[in-house]
Amino acid sequence: MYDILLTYISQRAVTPITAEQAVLIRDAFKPKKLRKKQYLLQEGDVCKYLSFMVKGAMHQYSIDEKGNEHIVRFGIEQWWMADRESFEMQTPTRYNIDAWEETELLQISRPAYLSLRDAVPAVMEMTQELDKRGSIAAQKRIQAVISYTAEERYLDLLKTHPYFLQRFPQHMIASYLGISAETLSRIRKQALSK
Amino acid sequence: MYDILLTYISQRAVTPITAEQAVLIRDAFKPKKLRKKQYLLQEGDVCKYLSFMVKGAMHQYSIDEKGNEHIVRFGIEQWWMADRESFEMQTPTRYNIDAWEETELLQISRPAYLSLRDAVPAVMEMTQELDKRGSIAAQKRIQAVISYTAEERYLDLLKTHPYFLQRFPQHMIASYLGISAETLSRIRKQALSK
DNA sequence: AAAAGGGCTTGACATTTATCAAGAAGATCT
DNA sequence: AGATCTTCTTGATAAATGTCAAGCCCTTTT
Repeated sequence: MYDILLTYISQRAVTPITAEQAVLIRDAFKPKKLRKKQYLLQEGDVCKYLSFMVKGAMHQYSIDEKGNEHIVRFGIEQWWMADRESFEMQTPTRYNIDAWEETELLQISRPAYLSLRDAVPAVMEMTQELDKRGSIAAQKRIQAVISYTAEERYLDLLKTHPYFLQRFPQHMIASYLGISAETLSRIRKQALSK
Repeated sequence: MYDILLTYISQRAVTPITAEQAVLIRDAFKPKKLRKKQYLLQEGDVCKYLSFMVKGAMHQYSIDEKGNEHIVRFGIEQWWMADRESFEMQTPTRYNIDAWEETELLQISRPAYLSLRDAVPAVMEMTQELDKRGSIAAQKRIQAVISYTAEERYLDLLKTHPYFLQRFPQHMIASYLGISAETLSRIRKQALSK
């Protein structure tokens, strides 16, 4: 299972990974399994690990005063999960992250991550690449949510991340889009007839 | 005016800037002035420069089929302006960036930026710090826009970036919040009476 | 000084979306 | 198998927000 991680890193870096470095990486990450509905992170916790998803599906969400879930992010195989802010600043998180499907992770602690980044250039490069893509994607999503109607956002999601629609229930997709489950159901019905 | 930039960088980096490096930085950035309403970047252009704002106020926005502006980002003194995606990938941008107030910039081209980052560790560190903060802020804004009502988002902006409200007209603030100018006007009236 | 334009507010009305409630189909648990 | 839970859909209604139009005030331009 470490192979997936090693391949993932090298594909996103310029500098190749040496055999010694590969060992460092293996040693730094510990495997962890989560059952359905198990928490990776709960509101109030400090996010101690950065987790690479080997298998499964998770979602990151906040809960408002009325008890409604608001989904901020989905994650599936080959995505990283963590609350960035909490992990970087070591402050309590306002989010929950839990497993929607049976999930397998490779986890690294923050101290181990910091030294690994210094020891392995490819890890540093991958991190930067991820940050870059992350902020570009976040900006697009912001633009979408302030400029487009609910229907346009749904159609865009259908185009860019169709696999989300197959792996998460509709009420989660609705929450991710910032609309109610009923509205999404009606939008889909309408979209069909076109 | 280069002092502002040098101070800005050293405050955001761990490694100090040597005298030789300061010269490299000075040489890499060229000053540029923009009058009100002048474009820094227009839809379809490739974003060639990363611009540090020494003075002034700008906004980055897209325009939809109906001709409506949707403001994605504001910038004032000590902010960086560029379309990240276009600058990194050298692809045509979907955004416009223009000066709302008289603006002074320090600009660096992409090749100069890449070599400066390698030559000056502090620049590299600052970049990473910015990316990190950028993605955290973007995530918060996404969460706000899918979870909160228009009024809550306005009150939050009032708390976190009150200076925006003083420097940009209300219809731009409304667009930034993803609501119409009329709705913002009504929200403010209501908020007063509380 | 007059004219033109931009920004803000207000009212009337239309549209979109949320909320509440109910029911059907399927999955899961015991 | 039966009970329970979840998901999805649909209808009725309410609430939030957008759109259009008009007017006022202030600034800029001529």
